[in-house]
Amino acid sequence: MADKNKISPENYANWFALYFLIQNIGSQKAIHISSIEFGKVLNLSQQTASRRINNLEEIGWIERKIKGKEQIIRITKRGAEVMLTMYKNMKQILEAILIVGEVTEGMGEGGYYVRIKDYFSQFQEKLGFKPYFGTLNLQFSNLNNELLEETLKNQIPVRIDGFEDQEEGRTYGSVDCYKCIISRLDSQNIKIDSAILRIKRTHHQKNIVELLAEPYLRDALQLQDGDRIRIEFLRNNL
Amino acid sequence: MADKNKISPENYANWFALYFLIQNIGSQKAIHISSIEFGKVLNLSQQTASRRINNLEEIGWIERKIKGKEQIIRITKRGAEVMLTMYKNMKQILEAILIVGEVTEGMGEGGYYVRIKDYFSQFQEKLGFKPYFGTLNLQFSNLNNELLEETLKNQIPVRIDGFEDQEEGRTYGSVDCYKCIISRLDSQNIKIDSAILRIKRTHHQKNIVELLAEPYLRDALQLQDGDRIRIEFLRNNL
DNA sequence: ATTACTAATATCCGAGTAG
DNA sequence: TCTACTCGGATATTAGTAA
Repeated sequence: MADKNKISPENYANWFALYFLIQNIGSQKAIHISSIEFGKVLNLSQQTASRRINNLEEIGWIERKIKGKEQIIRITKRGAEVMLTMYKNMKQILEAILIVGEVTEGMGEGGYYVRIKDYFSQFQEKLGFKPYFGTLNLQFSNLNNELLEETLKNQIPVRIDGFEDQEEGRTYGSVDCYKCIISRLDSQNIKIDSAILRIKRTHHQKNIVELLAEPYLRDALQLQDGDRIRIEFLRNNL
Repeated sequence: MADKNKISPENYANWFALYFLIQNIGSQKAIHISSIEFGKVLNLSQQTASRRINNLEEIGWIERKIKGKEQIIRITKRGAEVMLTMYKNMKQILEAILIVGEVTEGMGEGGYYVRIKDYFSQFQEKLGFKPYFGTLNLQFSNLNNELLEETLKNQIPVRIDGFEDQEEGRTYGSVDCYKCIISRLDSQNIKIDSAILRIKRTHHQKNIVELLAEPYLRDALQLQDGDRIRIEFLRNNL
C-alpha cells in the first residue's frame, strides 16, 4: 500500500469498513465491538471483519486496545482525515453537479414583488443589483430540489423586510433571498449574479425556483424553455 | 445483486467507480471517456475499467450511448441518488458527531487568563457575558477534533487583544475566542452561551478545548468528568 | 483507435480451528 | 467466549487478443 491515505482499489473495502465503523461510533470517542458484531455491520463474516480491523490498524486509520478478549477501537487523526476528505469531495462534487434547474414557463409570483416600490428598493440595496421586473422560473427534479434545500440550509439569506402600506392599509410580508451565480449548463462562460426568491407563505408549484437578476435572463443567456441552468453559491461551511 | 441501491461488499468497487466518474463529469451532463482513460482514473487496467462501466450500466447507475468507437456516459437518477444518499449519510454522521467533547479534569491555562483584569474586561465586553473565573476542559476524539478545527476555520473569532503591563514589564499576547452554545449531549433543554478559548502559543494537551461561560458549568449543567457536551455554533456572515 | 472476450493469475472470503 | 491463523474455493484482475 503505497499512499496510505489515497483511496485505491486495494482499500475500497477498508474505506467502507471505516465508514461503517464511524457510523457506529457516533459521538462516542471509542467503541467496543467484537469482530462478530462488526461482521454483521459489514455484512461479512467474523473472520473478514477481524481482518478488516487489522488492516485498518495497519494503515493507521484506527487505533486499538485489546484487553483480554475485548477490543476498544478509536479513529485516529489520519482516519478522521480520510473521512473528512471524502465528505468534502462529495460535497463539492454534488453541489457542483446537482444544482441544475430547467427553464420553465411563467413569470412566477416573484415578479409581482419586484414591481412593488418598497420591495424593489430593498432588492436593489441588499442584493447589489437593480432587478429586472420579473423572475425566471426553474423547474427542479426531486433530487435536485432536495440538494438545493440542503444547500440553502447552509446559506445565509438576504432578508427583505415586510412593511405596511398606510394608504392601502395592507401588510406586505418579509421575503428571503439567496444570492447565487447562474450560468447555462452547456456554456458557462457567461455568469450572472442572481438571487433565489423564497416567498414564505407560498407553496405554489412544486420544485419551482424563482430567480431575480438585473438583466432579462431569457435574453442575456439566450434561454428557451427546457434549457438547463446551473446555480452556484459563493461560500459554504465545512 | 439483491438491493441495487444498497452498498454491500460486492459493489464497493462500483460505488467508487461511480464516485470517480461523477468527479470527472463535474458539471457536465455527460462525459466522453475511454476505458483506458477511466482505467487511469481508477488506477486499474483498461479491461477492468471497461467491466466497471458495464456493471454500472447493468445496475442502472449510469446510461451509456456507444457511437461507433465512442462511448458517452451520463449518470442516471438512480446513480445520483446513490451518491446523494451516501453524501447525506456522511453529512449526518459527521454533523451528528460534530463537536461533542468529554468533560475532563483540570482548570486549564485559560482560567489564568480570565483572572487577569485587562483580559477579563475584554471578555466581558466582547463576549457579552461576565465569565466565570475558570474554564471547563473538554477532551475531543480525533474525529471530533478534525471537525472542530474545520468548523472553526469558517467561524470568525472574537479577538481579545494583547497588552503590556507597564509595572511588571511583561507582554500579554492576544487570544482568540469562538462564540458557541453548549448543552449536555443527553438532555439539551439547557443551553448556555459559551466561548472556546484558543490561546495562540499553547499546544498543551492534545485535543483539549477550554470553554468560558458565565456560570460555573459543572454546577449549571451538573457535570462530572466523562459527561458529554455538545457544542453548537451560530451562523456567521463571511 | 476503440470495447470486451477468454484464459491465466492474483486476491479475497469464510470454514475450520488454534491460542 | 474472544481474535486471528491456515487453506481451499470463490471472485476479481489483468494479459493477450478478437472484433
